[in-house]
Amino acid sequence: MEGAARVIARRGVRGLRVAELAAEAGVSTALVYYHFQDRAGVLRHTLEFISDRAERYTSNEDEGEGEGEGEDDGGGPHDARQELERSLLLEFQDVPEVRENSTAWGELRASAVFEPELRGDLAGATLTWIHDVAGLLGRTRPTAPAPALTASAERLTGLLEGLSTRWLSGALPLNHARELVREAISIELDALGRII
Amino acid sequence: MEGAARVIARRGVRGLRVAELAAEAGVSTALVYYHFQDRAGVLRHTLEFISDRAERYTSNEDEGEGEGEGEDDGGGPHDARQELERSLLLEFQDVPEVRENSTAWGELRASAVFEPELRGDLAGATLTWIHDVAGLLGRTRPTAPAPALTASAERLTGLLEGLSTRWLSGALPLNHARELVREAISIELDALGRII
DNA sequence: GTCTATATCAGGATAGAC
DNA sequence: GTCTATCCTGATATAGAC
Repeated sequence: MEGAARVIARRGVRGLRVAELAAEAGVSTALVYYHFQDRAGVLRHTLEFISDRAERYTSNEDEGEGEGEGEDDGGGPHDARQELERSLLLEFQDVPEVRENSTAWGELRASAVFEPELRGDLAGATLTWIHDVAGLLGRTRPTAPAPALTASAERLTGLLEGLSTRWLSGALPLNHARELVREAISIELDALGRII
Repeated sequence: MEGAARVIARRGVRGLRVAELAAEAGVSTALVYYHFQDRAGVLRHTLEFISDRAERYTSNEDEGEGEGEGEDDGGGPHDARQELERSLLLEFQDVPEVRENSTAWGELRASAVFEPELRGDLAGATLTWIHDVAGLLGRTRPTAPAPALTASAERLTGLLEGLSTRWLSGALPLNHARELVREAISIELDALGRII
């Protein structure tokens, strides 16, 4: 699965060759078919693997890293905002694992336009993501109504997907992308603050 | 070219088969090669065709449709805002030509992640688009500094690309997408208004 | 479970007639 | 300019031994 994720990041979902994947994993193509039945099976499992991994690292991993500014779990609005930024900017790092996941995620999304079978997993993972982001937004703006939080989260995550593809296609430098995301967060929080 | 656009909308850039395109156009595959040299040539021309078409309909077509609220060319802030909305929401219509263009554009973007040759055209068209949107934003917020307008335009167009893919992949209903875009425009305009 | 062939086929590209 | 026929590569998938 890890090898498959690497190949997808390198060649895309539609550029994945069973032979290349087999080589990456250091096994024969026959073995790949033995385990996954066919190419589509490989894809199904890999994409599931990728959404799982994305969910895992989008959530928090390391909490006590020396930011040290408060103590209470759950954090105040200030911590929440930092975590929100951290969480969203996590997608924009030039680190192999992140790049891999972003690429694969973008591929998954793009492929789903033409292959309805892929849509199920994707929809689920997207909803979870939106829900998480809405939760973080809610922690900085406790009085904002839930629908507004969700809408904000949909816009922020949607923006992230758009900018991510631009970044990966070389149309947008990483730092500029990060800057745009930071501003977007500010703007959304301002807007949420002015509701009511 | 129109046939090619249809095929790309149906199968994706990477799903385009020369034979299918030929059938769509009612000619032989050999003729396709006669005119375009190879598959990549087909793609180049089609994508150029698509960006041209997108530019054409993203700009204004029908100006005097009965909105009638002012007379001066260039329009006041109010007209500009309407035009901004119209222009951005144009991407979200369930009309074959639009769907075709959005699909092809998304494909182009996604393919460029793996095929650097595609990046040139894409970058140019993107810059034009951002520039146009920044111009419209500037007409509603004449005092906003240019860099802020550009950043807003980058976020709005980036959001559009993200939401568009979600829409086309069945993850986001059309009306909801439109609503999110409308809100995003409001929020960006508010933010621009509060600068200085 | 894993490998080395190998069958099979799809799809890009060309030859050569008209 | 346009077609029919065909070549040929590269990729999926399977057979059968170990």
